[in-house]
Amino acid sequence: MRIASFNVNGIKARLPRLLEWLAGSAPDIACLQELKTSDETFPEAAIRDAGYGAVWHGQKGFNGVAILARGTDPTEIRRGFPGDLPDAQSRYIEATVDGMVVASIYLPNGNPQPGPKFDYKLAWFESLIEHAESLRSRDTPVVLAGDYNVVPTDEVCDIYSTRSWTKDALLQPETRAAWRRLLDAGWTDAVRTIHPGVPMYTFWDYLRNRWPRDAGMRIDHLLLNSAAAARLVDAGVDRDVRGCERASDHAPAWTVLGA
DNA sequence: ATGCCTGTCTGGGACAGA
Repeated sequence: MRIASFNVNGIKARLPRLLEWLAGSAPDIACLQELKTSDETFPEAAIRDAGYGAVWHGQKGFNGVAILARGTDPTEIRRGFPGDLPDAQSRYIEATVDGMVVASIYLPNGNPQPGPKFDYKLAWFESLIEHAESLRSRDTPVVLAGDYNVVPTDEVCDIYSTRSWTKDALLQPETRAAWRRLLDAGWTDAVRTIHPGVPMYTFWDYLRNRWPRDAGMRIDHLLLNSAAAARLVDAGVDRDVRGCERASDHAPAWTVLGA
């Protein structure tokens, strides 16, 4: 069972690349972020023609998350967190696929920092941590996949260099403390567990030639509860996707869970 | 301090992204 997370940066502009990647990488489950389109304009037919059922939580122009499942329809559990206001940003959707719980997460960027956007990021993170705790102890696999907008450490395995990023919301101690609390509660970072100490970047800014320089950072993550971690077989990043024409600025991260 | 690039809203240029 291959489960992937891909920030597409606009599903309409990215549809050809998305379909190529689905055909080539053939994930059983694909969690998408930054759809940048409303519920009504999600390209459901093209996704279905590619062999995937889907649930999605869109928003006009910004944000937006989806869960795709090959050969089956995910069953939506919730969109947003319990207690969210009705106009909350579209950053969380959760579904069951073959008895497994899967969430697609688009955690707020939080820049500029400090400021209200950073406060919103930290508050959203708290809601995620609280909700994740209600899922963690299930005896069936749970996967929280998405763009967390967190660079976990300053190490080269997580970021090419911190020089241009020391004030960025993705590297702040408060951001990392929230990430650490989530993991310490009992979630396994699939990609880092399979590839300890190795650069596994998932994002390269469009600016400043950062892809050709491999000036990337690791911000897309797949977190596993103990039932899923017990089945962890493999994980990685589909880097080649970032090198395509009209690519997203993110590459898909993925994990494989055995039977 | 700003622009560097890209997508989305629009139908030019602002905003958001990270």
